[in-house]
Amino acid sequence: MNISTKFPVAVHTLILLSVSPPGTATSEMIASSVNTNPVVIRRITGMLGRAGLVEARAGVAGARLRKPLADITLLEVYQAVNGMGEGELFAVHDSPNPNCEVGRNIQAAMNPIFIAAQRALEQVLEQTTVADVAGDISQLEGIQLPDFFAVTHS
Amino acid sequence: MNISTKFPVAVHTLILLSVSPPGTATSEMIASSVNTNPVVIRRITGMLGRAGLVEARAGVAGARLRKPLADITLLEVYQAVNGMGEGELFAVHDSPNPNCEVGRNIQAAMNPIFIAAQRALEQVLEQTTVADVAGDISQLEGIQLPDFFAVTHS
DNA sequence: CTATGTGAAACCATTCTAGTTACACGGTCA
DNA sequence: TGACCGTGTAACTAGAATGGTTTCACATAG
Repeated sequence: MNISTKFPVAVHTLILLSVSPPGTATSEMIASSVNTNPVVIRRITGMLGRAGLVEARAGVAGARLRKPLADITLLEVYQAVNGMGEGELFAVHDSPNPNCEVGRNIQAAMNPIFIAAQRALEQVLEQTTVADVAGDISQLEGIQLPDFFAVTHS
Repeated sequence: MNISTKFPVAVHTLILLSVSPPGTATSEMIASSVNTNPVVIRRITGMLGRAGLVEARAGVAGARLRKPLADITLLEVYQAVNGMGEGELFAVHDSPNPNCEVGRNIQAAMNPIFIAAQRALEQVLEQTTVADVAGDISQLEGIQLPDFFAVTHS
């Protein structure tokens, strides 16, 4: 299977938070841009909040960024919503036969590779910030960042 | 979620095929080492067969390797059983709002990162062969490779 | 011809994802 | 204060994927 959409949705959300006037980016407004349900967005902002990336107080509209986008790497976002321990990206078949030389060692033999592969993936994510993604979007639009405030959410 | 156990099971299977006398490594015997059902093993050898890594004729016991383990990278095994196109490791949230500057560009902006991250993971897998894993196992056992034939499957 | 083992289909329990409804509670503002 | 929003959270749902299991047709070896 593939890695859940929570990751791109979280990035999408962070960018909207950064370009929206304070108090504007409600979960409902973000949901209309992402094309999903407001509760899905709140679940994600909740995870981003527990990771210290945003601050959302119950009752007050719209979450606030706790860091500028340039200080948030994609890895932080990925880990906030996907929470994977070291090497846990890959599943292992449990309880292989301990009476077999291969069975009793296969996990120990493959584990370093799982860790290295996962780390390689994470290092790529670490080298890009959410601000880079936002910059790419503004380039794709051929507009300046301030114009982002003219967001239409029908 | 994490990447399915089919990958480590496939590696496990290939190693058993290589260390077992011809006609010995039936799906049932492999299943007893992996600790699963023989049909699960046959599904995997089927995928390995379609990828050209093994040859299994219906009716004759045990699949045969079509290449030495040293010529099979972990990436080949991974792709044989996990079949992911470029960038497909990451899921995207579909149909974001085209009326929003962020929504209509988020996918294009994130796609290169998805591709780069997946490729980084795959490159790690490409640098290791199944023979390397088998070698690690024999090191862990502190034995020589020929002794692998003394496999006990109770 | 019989034993055995593979390939494949069908079915099931479990788990995860994402969507949805519902509701209590915090804040804001009239 | 009290009405109104919006958040946080729980609970439920549909759908998909994984891994296990049974069953059976068929190929092959002896």
